[in-house]
Amino acid sequence: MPTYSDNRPDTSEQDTNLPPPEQHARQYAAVRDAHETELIEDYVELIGDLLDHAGEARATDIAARMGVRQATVARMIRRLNDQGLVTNEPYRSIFLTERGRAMAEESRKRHGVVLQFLRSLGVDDATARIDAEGMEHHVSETTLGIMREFTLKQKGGD
Amino acid sequence: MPTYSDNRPDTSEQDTNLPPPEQHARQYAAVRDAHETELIEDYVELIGDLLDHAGEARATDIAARMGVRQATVARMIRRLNDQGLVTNEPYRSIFLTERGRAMAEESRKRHGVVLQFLRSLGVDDATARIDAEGMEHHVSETTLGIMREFTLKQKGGD
DNA sequence: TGCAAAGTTTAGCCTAGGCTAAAAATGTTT
DNA sequence: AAACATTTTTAGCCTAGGCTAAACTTTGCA
Repeated sequence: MPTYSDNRPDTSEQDTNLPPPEQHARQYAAVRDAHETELIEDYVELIGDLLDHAGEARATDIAARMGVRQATVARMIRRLNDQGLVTNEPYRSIFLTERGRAMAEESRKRHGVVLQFLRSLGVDDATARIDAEGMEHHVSETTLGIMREFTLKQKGGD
Repeated sequence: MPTYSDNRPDTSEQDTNLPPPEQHARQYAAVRDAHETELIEDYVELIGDLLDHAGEARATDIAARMGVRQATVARMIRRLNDQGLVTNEPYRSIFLTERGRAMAEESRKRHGVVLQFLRSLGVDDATARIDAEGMEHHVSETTLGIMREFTLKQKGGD
């Protein structure tokens, strides 16, 4: 457990200092870690959404929604299969394993929290959707909880 | 036997939760675009910070702070040079071009806004730093403006 | 029923961004 | 000044994630 220097929001101007090198490195490492899992999560989340809303997840639809070619999707599906996140048989549509379903649900929730938070901050819908898509994978549990709470308060206070 | 096309989605109202495919694709494309530039921006921002705080930006220090090997840094520096963002001579330390300086300043500001915003939301410093590092590149100008305003209000209201 | 269209997969290319190992240049110490 | 240490660069390997082209399977329609 790292020792957190301070828990108060620091709104002073003392922000011109760099963190110590090791902490700095850990920050970037965290970002790289997020990047490794984020495409996987996006695919799994999208497959879950397609299964829920369309009843099936087809490579064509995934490709159209991800904005990539089918060949790219095909290889990613193989990877998801290798990782035990989806099941698929050649030329048939794709299903989530139990683990895949869990990941999809997790992603869906996280995505929802960030999106709602941005909206409740006053960000317009189209912008909120784009930003949420990118931010989603870089928001810690801690921050996610604070966002959730904030959104609820806003909703109640309106 | 489940066939391919029995369960065609009823597009009339079922996909109200999903954006239309083209918009969906644009969201992911925006994330991919951000990923392309974000490492570049991180390096440039870090080099700027090192120049400001240490007077020079050396590959060793960049490597230590990025948490990668020097070989990785060396190749990235060549790329930054190719893109006209830094100047460097063999075995000498690195400097920003005018364009590089502008990008560093831009990144520094953006980073600061996100970090301060998270702190003013009540996120602890260590977490805020990590999250800000990841979120920074996925926050639109629109949202950035709203974050800036929010932080100011919080500061005043305290 | 058979054939064309649509969907899926495979093969192979490219770039980015990690890595290690080793060579080359610079800096330091005795 | 020579030897050693540090820093920087280069070469080459690996994986991820885009792409195109082409082969193959399934579906739908005349």
